[in-house]
Amino acid sequence: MGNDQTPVPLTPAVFYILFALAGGDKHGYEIAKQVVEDSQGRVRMGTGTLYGSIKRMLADALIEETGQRPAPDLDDERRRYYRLTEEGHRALRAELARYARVVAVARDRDLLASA
Amino acid sequence: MGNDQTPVPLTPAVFYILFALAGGDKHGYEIAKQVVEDSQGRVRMGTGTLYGSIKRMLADALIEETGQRPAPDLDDERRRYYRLTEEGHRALRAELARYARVVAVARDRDLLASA
DNA sequence: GAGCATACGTCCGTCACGGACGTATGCCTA
DNA sequence: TAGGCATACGTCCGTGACGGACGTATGCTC
Repeated sequence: MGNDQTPVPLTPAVFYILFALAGGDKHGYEIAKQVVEDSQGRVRMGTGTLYGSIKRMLADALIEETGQRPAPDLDDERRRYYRLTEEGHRALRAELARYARVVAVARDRDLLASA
Repeated sequence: MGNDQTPVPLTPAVFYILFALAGGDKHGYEIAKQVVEDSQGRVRMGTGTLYGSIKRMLADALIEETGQRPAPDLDDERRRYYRLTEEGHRALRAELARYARVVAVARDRDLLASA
């Protein structure tokens, strides 16, 4: 679909991963759980989507792996932690702006059921 | 990505087409122009995406072709007009609810720049 | 010891995307 | 009057996202 730099709209997978990480650094499996929560269970990412998206987002520099880990007694050495890059923040803000605009237009056109 | 009946999230193309048709019946080319407008020029659908999506949406009964056409002097016989089905309305409402929820959570987390 | 949650990942079939291309009409302008 | 652009439909096909199956491993609970 049309765009400029980081394509807009983002794919839902990329968007939800950025969204999850905006709330703090997380490892892969934790991101997946956060997405289920943020979407009220409506969105469940397959592992292929999750790890495939992470790989692409690392390549696109939307996220980066952190060296910081929790205290060893709370940690699990298998985990890999990620954080948003500045570019990732920018992409998320742009996408959220698109979402907000859609919702605003929908309100204008009386397409929204709830308050 | 995870789902129930009509997959949630919708693809952006399907979403924007539903959104455009919620404002009234339109023909293909008109939908494309509406999407550019609704997205403030940020989203431009290729013809493959547009007509491919329409075909899939007809098959999924999200939209249907209408027999009603404008007055002959305002019409163009090449056009094919579409309208939302009840199922299409439902899918659009569900997706808009998801959008609205994301925006609300984003506000809570102070991720939104604007007011 | 079976089963599930946690945690990483690959593999590969399916399908959406989107630009190139094709066809056609009508209008405007150089 | 030929060229170019907007309008309007569509197909074709390469690229790439998606997502479940599968694989590996640890630790807990029943």
